[in-house]
Amino acid sequence: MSSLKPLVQEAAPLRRKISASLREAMTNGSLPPGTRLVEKDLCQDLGVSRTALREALRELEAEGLLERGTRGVMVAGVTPDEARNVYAVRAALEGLVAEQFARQADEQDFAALEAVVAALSTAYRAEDFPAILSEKDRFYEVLCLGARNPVVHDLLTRLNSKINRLRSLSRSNTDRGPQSLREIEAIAAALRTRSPELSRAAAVAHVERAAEAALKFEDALAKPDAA
Amino acid sequence: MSSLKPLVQEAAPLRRKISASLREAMTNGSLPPGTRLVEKDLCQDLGVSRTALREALRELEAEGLLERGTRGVMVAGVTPDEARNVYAVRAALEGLVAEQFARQADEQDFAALEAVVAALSTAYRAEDFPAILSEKDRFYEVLCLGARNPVVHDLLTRLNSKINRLRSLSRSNTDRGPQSLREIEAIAAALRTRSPELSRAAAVAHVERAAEAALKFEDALAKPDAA
DNA sequence: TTGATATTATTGTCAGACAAAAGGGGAGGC
DNA sequence: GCCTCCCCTTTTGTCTGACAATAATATCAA
Repeated sequence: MSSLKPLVQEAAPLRRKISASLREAMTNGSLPPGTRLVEKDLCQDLGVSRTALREALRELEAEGLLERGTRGVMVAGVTPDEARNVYAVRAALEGLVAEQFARQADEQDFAALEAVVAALSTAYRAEDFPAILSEKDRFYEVLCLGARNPVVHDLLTRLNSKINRLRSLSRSNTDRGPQSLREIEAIAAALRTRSPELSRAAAVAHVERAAEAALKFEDALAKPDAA
Repeated sequence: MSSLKPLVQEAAPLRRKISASLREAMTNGSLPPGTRLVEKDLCQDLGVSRTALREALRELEAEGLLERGTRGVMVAGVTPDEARNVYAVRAALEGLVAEQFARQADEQDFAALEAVVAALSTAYRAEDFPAILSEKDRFYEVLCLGARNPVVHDLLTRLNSKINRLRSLSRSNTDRGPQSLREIEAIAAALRTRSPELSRAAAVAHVERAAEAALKFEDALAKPDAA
């Protein structure tokens, strides 16, 4: 009886769908940073009551995706400084889970790792950006699973949602796809050696390169007056 | 005109007071892990409407302090594994900000550091546990401020709120007050040398010792059947 | 005791209401 | 013309009451 599927029931409360919808709109750019969210308008657009909408807003606010203005909430932006810090934190956290994975993962975890790296490889080659992002998230999920560290997974998810827009923008505007894929394969290779030090180094290196690309891109975005 | 006080206005929305009250109840033990939160009861106890209460619940839920049961929410507990991971993450994050502080702090930041270390020293000597906890939080705030890294401050606050109960329990039941104070002074001393490596090491060491104490204590809590 | 069924309790959502505060805009003063 | 003050509108924060859906519980039958 150990091979029964978890049987996930999809009883998503309405507010969860609302927050998911808003999150999506924020990352895909239809709700750019600084946009004021007016409850009545959103209610009409989404066809829901203010009660449910406001609960969704509280969730997003607690996640840091919205910030309070003088009146109500607005879409939170990411300053270059903030982005830099987010990447620094990601480096620290991903280094940690890589280390833990190297120490604690079993064969099943490694199998999952192979699978997701393969999927990523396919997505990269197809230049399917949405797929790349979601497979990347899956990659971190597998990593944290093998590291037996759901705490980090939670934090990474939160951090990534903050810089998701930046991620997708920089990904489609820079050309480091193959580079990125190679780095990820390097992480997987390091993990297979079971060396905590090598694994950590590979993970940190990957984040640092990604940070470099994304920040260069954002700097260009932040000061278009320099043109 | 640079020395005007910020004049923090206390326009706390009701839901914020509610979530603060519940948080407090959770850390001080009057709402132990596993407790089911029944909306109607809470409304009566707090004297607020369900609307406001539910928004507060969504905030706490997003913070990870509450988890969904089959029906409604319950107070989230912290398993020993989870606690271990939280401490591992704290070590990584506090090491990072210590490094950043050593690199980027100015005289003002160092002055604030001295001040909070002095306050901590007083609190420790007086064995004033609530004061210790709040000064400790302040210590991290100063650290992150000097490190120019509000992102980490946010994450640390979140993590700490999860293990706050554990922190206060283990603090009043173990006897590592003087030890802890010495470690903190060691961090401050390392920061003064401006050496990123020394600072990181001191910060990491402190978290690791705290983890050791807290986890030993929690293990004892988790299996009282072994007696 | 077990199994099926009725009852109750509780959540998720809605609609409508209101005070309070923020914002905007125009009238009047300079 | 520009600034200030006041009024009006908009928007939020909160409350009340309602309802369907469903989980928990009690009730009854076999």
